Amino acid sequence: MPHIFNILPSVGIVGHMLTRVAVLALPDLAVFELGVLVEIFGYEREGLPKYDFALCSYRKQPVRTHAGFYVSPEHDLDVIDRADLVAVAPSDNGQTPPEPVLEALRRAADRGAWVLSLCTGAFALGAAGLLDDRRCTTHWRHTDRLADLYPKAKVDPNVLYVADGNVITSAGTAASIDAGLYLVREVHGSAVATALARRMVVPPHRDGGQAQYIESPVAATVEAPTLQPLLADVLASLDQPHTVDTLAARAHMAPRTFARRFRAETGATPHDWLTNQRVLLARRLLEESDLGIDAIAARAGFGSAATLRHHFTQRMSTTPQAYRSTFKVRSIV
DNA sequence: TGTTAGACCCGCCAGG
DNA sequence: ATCCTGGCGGGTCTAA
Repeated sequence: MPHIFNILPSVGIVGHMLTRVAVLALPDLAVFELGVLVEIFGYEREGLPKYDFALCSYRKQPVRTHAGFYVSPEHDLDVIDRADLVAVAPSDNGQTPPEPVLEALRRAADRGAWVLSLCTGAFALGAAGLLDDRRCTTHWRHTDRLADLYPKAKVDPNVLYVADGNVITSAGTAASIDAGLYLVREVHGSAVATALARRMVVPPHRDGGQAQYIESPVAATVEAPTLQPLLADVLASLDQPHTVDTLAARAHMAPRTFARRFRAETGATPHDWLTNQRVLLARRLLEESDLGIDAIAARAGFGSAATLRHHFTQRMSTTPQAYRSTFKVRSIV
């Protein structure tokens, strides 16, 4: 499997294979989210990628779950240094993890490993400084506290999960599944993610890589107008040309204000976001359709196949054709 | 691969 | 005073 690259509105490119998974258990471990991680990464399933799954805790100490029973990890923090993915399961006791734990998380993020937090696991990332200047989220009951504790974190309470660079944070509980499947999809492509979702008996995927833009079930705060409806419209009409001026007009804002608000909300500039979404759509069409490159370029709103190739290779570090030959959906299930 | 018109982006700043 | 808005300049990027 070649390296494949995560593309993101806000940051750039993180390249990663994904085989070694370390799950960090902190006191008051949430069992459901741990179960989701085990379900996705902890089983060997015929025809699906095999992961090297390691549950770890500080000094291999047994960890009390919020349900009262204990789990006994077999690994110490050293597996974090060897992991391609470090997943932090929720911990509800509110304590800052010991410094060696924070250091291990920082080392993992610095060397480019995927770091995924579920629900209150985000607080450990915050304590480690990994959420500074990053878009992130946590369970809606805790977003205010997260933002207060870590003022540099750009907390978005209205998404199921956020990927910013190699750091992914999720709202937890059921959103853990969305975040996990998103990561699998980024790394292994939609065929694998779809097959895995079917095995788990959850909906195959939420439209492309864009589930992070689906609003969470939290009641929208009245005083916070949002660009979400406009973004949804744009996503549904990517084959059309869009400019900052036209989008700003539709949002009833001056272009300068629109651009600023756009960056605040999505972390990306309008044009960069648009190009990212066009590439995402092109990926889907490459994976799931038999359309030619010219047709895909037109559907995704690129002016020509050459333009598609330019942006695709820039963001994915591989050509559209090579991507298709690797990730084209075949009957795996 | 190189060129070029024009779109984009962002610091700056005045005004509400 | 503090925050948000939106026009301007010009360096940068895009698309043909």
